[in-house]
Amino acid sequence: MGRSPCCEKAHTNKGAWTKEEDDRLVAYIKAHGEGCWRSLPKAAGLLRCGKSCRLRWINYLRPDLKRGNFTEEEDELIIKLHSLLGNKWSLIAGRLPGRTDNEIKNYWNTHIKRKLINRGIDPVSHRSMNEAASNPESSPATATATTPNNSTTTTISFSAPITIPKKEEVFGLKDEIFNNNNNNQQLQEHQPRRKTERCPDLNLDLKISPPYQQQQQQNSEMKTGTRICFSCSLGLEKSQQDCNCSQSINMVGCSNNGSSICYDFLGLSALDYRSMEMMK
DNA sequence: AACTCGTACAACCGCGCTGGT
DNA sequence: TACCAGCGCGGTTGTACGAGT
Repeated sequence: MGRSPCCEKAHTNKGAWTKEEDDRLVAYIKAHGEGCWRSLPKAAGLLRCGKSCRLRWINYLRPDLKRGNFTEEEDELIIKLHSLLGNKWSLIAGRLPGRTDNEIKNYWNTHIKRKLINRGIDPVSHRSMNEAASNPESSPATATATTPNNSTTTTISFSAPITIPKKEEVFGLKDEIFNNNNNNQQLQEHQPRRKTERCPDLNLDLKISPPYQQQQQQNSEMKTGTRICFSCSLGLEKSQQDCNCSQSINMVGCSNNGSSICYDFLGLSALDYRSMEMMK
């Protein structure tokens, strides 16, 4: 049995959106909020598939979109995140406020790929072209998350190949961090094993720090000892299993003694709403 | 002016995941 | 446990537009 179509294609418009359609969609979402995409077109009086409405809103009509050219900083951040996450455009977009996964994907394919090739870097493996060609099966990069005790910077080294972690592996790690006190060991076990340094000249070290304001907030929380764990921040503080506020963790994890970072693997403590949604 | 080609990006499609029943 | 609906993601396609000839 095949999958049922997401909408009745015979009665839906396709192709470019008109101004009137945009206006209807924006007006409806402003009045009723996002969600229920399947029923939205009918309710909003649009002859469009729900998926199409969602895409139009997310990629083009959302008021918080930045639009305009990518900055050099955004370029470099995309490159570094891509070397770590691969084609996980939604995750990458989660680190670039105002940018959408589609926008970043397009930008990658049209600009950054060429830019990397011009630099002699393979856009897939993020290593020098010669090396990538001679060792095609090797993985793109190695991520080593190190969090010095009194630092809020996560350092990720790309100097040797790794296996790109699946989303559930990355966030599964987060879950394990919350559920296990022995996090140094846990993290080390999850870190991809370093092979020999294959491209020492290619230094794509990524340092992800919380934005300035968040960093300041972190500092003040550290002083006052009021940090809450990821579970608590989601309103799950009643869950003994998930809440580790009472546990002291010395590397990556949650601690209320003010000496470490909450759920900060890969700098994800600064996740915005979109990222949080993707983690669910 | 007309045509071709390349580029950029909006939009579509199919699949996987998740939650509800 | 199986099934289904809905949503979200990533890959691909379609098309507008500008540059070059």
